[in-house]
Amino acid sequence: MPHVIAELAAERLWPDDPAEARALQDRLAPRVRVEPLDPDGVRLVAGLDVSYTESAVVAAAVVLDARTLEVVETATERAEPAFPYVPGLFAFRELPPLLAALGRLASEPDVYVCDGFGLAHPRRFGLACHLGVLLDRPVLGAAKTAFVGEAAPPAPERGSVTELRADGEVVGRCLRVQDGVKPVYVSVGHRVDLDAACELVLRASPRYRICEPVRRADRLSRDVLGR
DNA sequence: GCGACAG
DNA sequence: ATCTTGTCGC
Repeated sequence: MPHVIAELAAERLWPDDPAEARALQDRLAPRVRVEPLDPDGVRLVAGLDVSYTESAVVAAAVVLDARTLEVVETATERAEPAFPYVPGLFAFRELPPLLAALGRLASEPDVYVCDGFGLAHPRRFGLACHLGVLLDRPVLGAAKTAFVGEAAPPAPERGSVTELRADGEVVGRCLRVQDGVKPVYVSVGHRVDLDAACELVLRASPRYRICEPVRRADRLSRDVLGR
């Protein structure tokens, strides 16, 4: 058993099956904290992503200077898939390799950006929340498609937003980061609020739909996977 | 019961 | 996520 999973299991933070996984999410969800975070105080932003094959998974963490968006440091982890992909249980597939990669970073990012959701989740505990609670660090989620809830399309200008609502509550925002380009979905993971999360994603997306930290992590994980 | 369903 | 060619556009 991989070290990261053994450590989580020792803390009763690793499920044996989907039913246990859902129960664990319900147990950890109350630990999520939504709080203000000053975007101007963020110096280092880490982008996270994972690429797959049938038999291998590669996680990548890329730390960028939040102001210049230059790469400061990178780390990767190659592993065997430890959990199947089940919508809503995404974190159990990506968390182990991500935690291992993050453990190799020398720097301490001020905020982490996940390719997925935080509170915009059936049990309000997506990957960004899960990672945030385990690290007790600011984490936010930026996804390419919606998973739960509905959002009206934002105005065509960069910076426009609409609320992403599910079960009558605001669980995130649909954010247009480029003029006339399909929007992305931002949600809080931990120790950040929606305003800061959207501002950080906007600042980290000077050119493309996918913010630079995640784009870099996506490319790196793909390269290491070897294709 | 049926369809939808982050990556 | 991944499987996949050409093609339109800056």
